[in-house]
Amino acid sequence: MTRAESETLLRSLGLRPTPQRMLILQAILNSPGHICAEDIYEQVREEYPHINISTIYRTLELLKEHHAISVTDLGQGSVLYELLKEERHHHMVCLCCGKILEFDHRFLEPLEASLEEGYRFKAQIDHFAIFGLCADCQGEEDD
Amino acid sequence: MTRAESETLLRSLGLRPTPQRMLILQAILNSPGHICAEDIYEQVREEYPHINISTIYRTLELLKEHHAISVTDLGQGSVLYELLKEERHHHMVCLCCGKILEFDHRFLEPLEASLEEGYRFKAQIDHFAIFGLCADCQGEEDD
DNA sequence: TCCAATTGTGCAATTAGTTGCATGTGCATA
DNA sequence: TATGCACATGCAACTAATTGCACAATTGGA
Repeated sequence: MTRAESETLLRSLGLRPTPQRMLILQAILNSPGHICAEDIYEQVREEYPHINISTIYRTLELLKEHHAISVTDLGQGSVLYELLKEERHHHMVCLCCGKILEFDHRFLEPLEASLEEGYRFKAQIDHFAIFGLCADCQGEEDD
Repeated sequence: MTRAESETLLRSLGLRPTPQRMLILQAILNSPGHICAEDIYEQVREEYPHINISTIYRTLELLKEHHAISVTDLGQGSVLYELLKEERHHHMVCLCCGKILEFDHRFLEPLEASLEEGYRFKAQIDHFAIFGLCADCQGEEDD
């Protein structure tokens, strides 16, 4: 993600494109898949050493509220962030071997539809992490 | 939940029924609905003042691993715990007014089935919190 | 009943994340 | 281009939760 692209994205969300925010966005995009706050912090600091970790967290919170990023706790001690694309996906985490699999958002559409029909509740599911046992581990005893 | 019942529950999970653990379990059950770690701590301390907060967290972690309790982050700053019953339920949290609604576990069964069919992944969904907009708030603009 | 092995606890230090407040910056308006 | 206001940031203090380690309690087996 270029500087110009991150500026455009921020403006489209109604957020001020400050240097800190642009660097944070770029760190998220330049990482393959998920990235944690501490890693964003390290990356941004290389170009902007004065940045404070609370700015990272506040920016991530803002981006989350605007559904620009997904926020996921895969049970690894710190939370992971990812840019939300058109093609949303979610994760299955194996409790036994730790493997992480992806599934497409359309698996959740029936659930969204039934909650809307049953309760008139409009779910905003940016990202789910579902824990369980993968195919390989279902025979195993160490759960 | 009586002392004897909590002892039985702990033994059935293969856990030692220590006084601390029995009091923690009783605090969870005696609370209507969800309870947070700090409130469990306060309650247990009345009968067992020497207890340490880390014992609370370690016991909760154990009970979670044994699927005896559910662990939920409703976005209130601290995580909530609840005894798992046969009739599992989940929550919808309105991002606009904060209202919390319940839905029955059977809404999730099609999802579990499709993940199993599609990926041979056996989901263990003890508790979900789904965020979105309730019926009353869907017209509002303050998201 | 006693004892060793195992498991659990308290304590203190640590980590991830949050908040209040004073200061600094970006942007619309003139 | 200047100016004021709203918004953003850094800093320091704080909270919720976790961890390593030494000591304590519980259990099964002699």
